[in-house]
Amino acid sequence: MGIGARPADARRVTVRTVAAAAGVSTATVSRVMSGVATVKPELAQRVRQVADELGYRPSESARGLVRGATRHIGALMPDLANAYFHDVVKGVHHDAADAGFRMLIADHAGDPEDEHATAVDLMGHVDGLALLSPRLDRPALRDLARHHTPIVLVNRVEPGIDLPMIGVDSFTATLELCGHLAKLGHRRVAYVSGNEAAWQDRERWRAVQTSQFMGIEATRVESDGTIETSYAIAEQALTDSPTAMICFNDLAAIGVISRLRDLGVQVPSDVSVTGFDDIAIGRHIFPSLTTVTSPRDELGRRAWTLLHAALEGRTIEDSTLMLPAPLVVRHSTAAAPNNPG
Amino acid sequence: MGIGARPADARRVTVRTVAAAAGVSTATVSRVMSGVATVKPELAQRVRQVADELGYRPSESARGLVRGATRHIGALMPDLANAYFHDVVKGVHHDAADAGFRMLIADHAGDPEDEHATAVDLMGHVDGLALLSPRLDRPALRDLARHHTPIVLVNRVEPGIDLPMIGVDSFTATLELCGHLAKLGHRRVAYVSGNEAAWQDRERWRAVQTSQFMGIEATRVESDGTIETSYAIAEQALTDSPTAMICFNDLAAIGVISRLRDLGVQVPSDVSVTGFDDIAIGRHIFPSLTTVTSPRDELGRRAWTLLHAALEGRTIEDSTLMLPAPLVVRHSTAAAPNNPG
DNA sequence: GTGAAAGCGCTAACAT
DNA sequence: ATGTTAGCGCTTTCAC
Repeated sequence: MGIGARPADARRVTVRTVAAAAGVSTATVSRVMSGVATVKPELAQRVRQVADELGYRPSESARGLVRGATRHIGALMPDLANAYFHDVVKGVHHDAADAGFRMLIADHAGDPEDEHATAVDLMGHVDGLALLSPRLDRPALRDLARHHTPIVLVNRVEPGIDLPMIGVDSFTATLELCGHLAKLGHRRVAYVSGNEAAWQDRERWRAVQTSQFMGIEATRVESDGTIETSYAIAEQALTDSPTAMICFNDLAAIGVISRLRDLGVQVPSDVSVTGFDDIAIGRHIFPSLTTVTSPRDELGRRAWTLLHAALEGRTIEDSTLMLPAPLVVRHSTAAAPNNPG
Repeated sequence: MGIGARPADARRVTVRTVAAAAGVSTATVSRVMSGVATVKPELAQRVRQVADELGYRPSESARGLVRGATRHIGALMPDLANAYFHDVVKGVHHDAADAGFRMLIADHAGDPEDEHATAVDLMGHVDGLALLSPRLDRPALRDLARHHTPIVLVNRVEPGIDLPMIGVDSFTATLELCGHLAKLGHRRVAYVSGNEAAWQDRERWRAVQTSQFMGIEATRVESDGTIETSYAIAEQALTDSPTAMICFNDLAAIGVISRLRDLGVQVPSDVSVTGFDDIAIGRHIFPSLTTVTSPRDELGRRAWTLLHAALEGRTIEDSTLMLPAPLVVRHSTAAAPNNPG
C-alpha cells in the first residue's frame, strides 16, 4: 500500500557521496554539517541542499569515534512506572538539552541483577551518567566509580563512595512527618516500607524508629514502594492496631488507602495514612494525601550541574548535596481516634 | 574524601593497549571481547583478565561504525509522565532485550516542535525506532518514513503512511463505552478531549459523535489528557448539564473526578465519569474507574515483532495491526439521575 | 575559503 | 588458533 516507496538505496549515503554530488571535498561537507562558519554561504547552501536531497545524515557512530565524545548523557532509571523518577529526569533533561546534550534513558526491565550490567553498558554509549538506581549496592557503586565515565548519583547519598551525589533529606522530613502525627495524638504507627535495599527506605525507617522520643512506637511492614504490593500487605499492617500508617512513598500510600477502603476502614478518621514524594496525583485522590514534597525538579537540575562539571573536568567544592523536603499536610491524616479500650 | 582515587589514565585504553599488555594481536582481543569461539580458552582467559585490570571497555562508537549497526533500538515517548506509555515500552523492551537489543528512550521534553527533530536525531543512534508519538502530523511522518532507519508506529494507525503500525481500536471500544452509558439512561454527555492532534483523540471523539444513534448527544470540551488541565476545565464541562463525562484517558478522568468532588458533585450518582487505558491506579482511586483496557503489553510486543522483522529486512504480510480493547465497568458509572426538570 | 590526508577504535577478511 | 591489514564515516590539522 506504499505510495512511491523507493527501496532504500543499496549504498549508504556518506560524506563522500554528498561531496561528489556537490562537487566539493568531504572536508567542506563536514564543515557545513557541523555548522563551522568558514564556508562561503552560497557554497554551504548548495551543499545543504544536495545533502537534503540525498537524505544524508552524518553517522553518529563515526562522529562519536573521531570526537571521542557523544554529547549524550545517560540516565539509568530503576522503575519506569514511578512518576517520581520522571520528574527528576525531566529536570536533568531540560538543562542538559540547553547545554547541547541528548539524553538516553535506560531501564533495566525490572531485573535488579541487570542493573549493574546495564549501567556499564550504558556508560559505553554516553559521556556521562546519572544514576537513579537506589538499589545498587556499594561494591557495585565502587566498581562503577572506577570507570572513566563521569557519574553522578541521584536521589541517594552514600558516604564513602567517590562520586558526586545528591539526595533529599528523607530523615529530617520523616521526622517532621512523625512530629505531625505525634501532635495529632498518634502513638502506634506502622511503617509500610520500600525496598529494603534502597537508601531512601533506610533513611525513612531510621527516622521513624528515632521518633520513639516523641512517643511513637513503630512496626515495620515489608513492601516495595508499589501500589500493588502495598495493597496486598495493608491488612497485615493492621495487626498491631496502628492509628497511622507511614508509607514509603505516595504509590504505597495509594495502595494502602485502597485496601483500607475495601476493608471498611475509614481514612483518616480510623487510620491516618501518609505518603512521600508528593507526586501529582496525590492531591487528586480521595482523601488527598498528606505527604512530603521532594524537590524533584531541583534534584534533577542540581544533578546536571554536578554532572556537567564532571564532564568538563571541573572539580566542584562540595559535591555531596542534600536537599530539604517540606511536609505538606492534606486530608489523609487527622487526629488519632480515641482509644476504644 | 576520595579513597585511593586514581586520576583517570591520560590515554584511553584501546584494543591496542590490551593487545600489547597481553602480548597478543588486536584481532585476538577483539575476538575475546566479542565472544567469538575461535580463541583458545586459556588465552581468552588471560586477555579477559588483562582487559579487566586495565578497565578496558570497547568503544561503542567504533563498534557501531565498523558493524554498521548498533544493536540498539530507540523509543520516542511523547510524555514521560503518562504511565500508559511505560507499559507499552516495557513490552517492546522485554522482547527486544531477548533478541539482544538495548533500548534507548528519548523524551522530547514536552516540546512538540522538537518531536520531529528528536526522532531524526534518535534515528542516527539506533538501528530501528518505535514511534509512540501521537501528535506528529502526517507530513512529518512521511518525512520520517523516507529515512533508511526502520520505524514502527505504535499506538496509532494512520492510513496512507508507508510504515508498519499498530494501534488499539479506540473507535469500537468507545462505541461500546457509549452503549454502556446509554443503557444506564444517559443522554447528554460531555467528551473531555485529549490533544486534538492525537490520532486516539480523533478516533474516540468520532465514536462519541457516532453514538448519536443510541440517543447520546455529546459536547466536546477541550483538554489534553493530563490531570491538571482536565481538573481545570471540568467545571466548564458541566455547562450543558451532562449526566456523564467521557474522558479521553484515565488521567483526564482522575482530574475531572477530583474537580467534581471539590464542586460537591457526586460521582457517579450525579455524574458518571469514564476513562480510557486502564492504568494501574484506576482501580485504586475512589470511585474506581470505569474504563477501557488497552492491551499495552501486547501492543509493545507486537510492535517489537513488526520492528524486528523490519530490522532483518523481512516483509510482513499485514503490517497494520489493530488490537481490540475491552470495556471494564467499575464504580465511576451508574444510572443517570432522574431528570430534575 | 577549500582540499588532501591522517587517523579515531574497532572488526572482518585474508593469511599463516 | 592467531596475526596482519584494510577500511567503517567522520573530523581535523595542515597545506594551498
